[in-house]
Amino acid sequence: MKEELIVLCGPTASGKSAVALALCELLGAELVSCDSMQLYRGMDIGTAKPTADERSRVPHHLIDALQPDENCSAARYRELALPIIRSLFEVGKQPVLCGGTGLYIDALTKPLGFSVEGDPAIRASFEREAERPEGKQRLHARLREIDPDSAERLHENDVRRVIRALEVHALTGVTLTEQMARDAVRVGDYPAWLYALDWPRDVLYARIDARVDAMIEQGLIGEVENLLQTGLSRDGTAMQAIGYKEIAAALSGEISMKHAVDQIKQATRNYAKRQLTWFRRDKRVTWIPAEGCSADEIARTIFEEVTR
RNA sequence: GCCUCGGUAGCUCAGUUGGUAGAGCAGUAGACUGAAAAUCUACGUGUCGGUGGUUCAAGUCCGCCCCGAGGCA
Repeated sequence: MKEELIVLCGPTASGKSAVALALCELLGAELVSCDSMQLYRGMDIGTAKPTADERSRVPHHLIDALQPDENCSAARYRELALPIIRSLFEVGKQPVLCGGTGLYIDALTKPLGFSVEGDPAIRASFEREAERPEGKQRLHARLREIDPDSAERLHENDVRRVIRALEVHALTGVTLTEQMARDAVRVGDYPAWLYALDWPRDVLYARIDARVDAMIEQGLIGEVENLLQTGLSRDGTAMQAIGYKEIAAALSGEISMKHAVDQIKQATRNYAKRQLTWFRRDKRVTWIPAEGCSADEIARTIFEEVTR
C-alpha cells in the first residue's frame, strides 16, 4: 500500500472523531490521536475522549499514553507516534490521524527539525530576565543581534518564542532561521491527506456550548476533583487544559462554578477560532461542509477520494 | 407620592473645571518549528434613555418625561 497518512483535523467540537471512526471502519484502518490532552490518562470527559465502545470498534492509539503529571511536546509526540505509524504500515493497516493539535500534526507531516531539546535551566534564566523591567525588550534586542530574521518575525511580547529562539542558538550555535532553512529543503516523513469539517461559525459555537453543558452533566467536576486528589499540580501541562483549569479554580473557591462553566465555553470558543486560523493557513487541508451531513456520509466522501 | 443613585460600544464600566467619547471583555482577522487546550499581534461611530432649554459649544448644566435599583412614607 502507499504509505500516506489520512488526517482529520479542524476545530474542536466539529465532529472529527465520529467521522474518523466511520472512516476507519470503511478502510479497516486504525486511529492515531493527534490531541495534546487526550494523551493523558484520567482526563476523559473534559477532553471528549472516545468512549470504550468506540474504542472497541476501532483500535485507538495515543490516547491514555501519558500520566497527567508528565509533560509532552511536539517532538515527544512525534517520537511516540512514528513507531506506531511504521508498525501499522508494516502490517498493511492504514493509519488515520484524528485531532486538533496543529503543531503535533505538523510534527508528523512536515519536515520539522525539532533537533534541540529545551533546557529548563536556560529557559528559567531567560524567563527571569523577561520578568525584569524592560526585560522583554532586552531579550528581543539580543535575538535581533544573533538572529535578525527571527527577531523580525517575532513580536517582542511573544516571550515564549523569543526565548525559544534564543535557546536554540544557545544550545546549538545554529539560529532558528538557519534550522528552518535546513528543514525547508527536506521532505516530511509521510505525505498526508488533510480533511477538516466546515461549519457556520454560529453553529460551531452552539455545538461547543452544548458540549460543555453535557460534560458537566457527565461528571467533569468529579473528574477534576479526582485528578487534584492525586496531588496533580495545577501548574503542569495537563491542568492547563480548558475545562480543567476553570473547574480547579472553582473548586478552590476562586470563582463560582457557574462562572467556571461560562469561562469553559468562552475559552473553548476562543480555542476553536485559533484552530480555524491554524488550519485555514494550511493549504493541504480540504474543508468539507458538515451542516446537515451525517458522519457516515462525510466518511464515505473521504473514503472515495482517498481510494480513487 | 417624595427622596437618592443609576441609564454611555454586544456586555461590564471610565469620562477630569462644558470643547460632539475610551478601556477591559466579547467579536473578527492574523501569527505559530521540542510548553500548542499554550503563547502572541492587529482592528473601537456608539440616536452618550427621551425631549425642551441655557450656551458660540452639552455625555457633562437646568426643566419635564420614560426605565431600573434602593430608601422614606
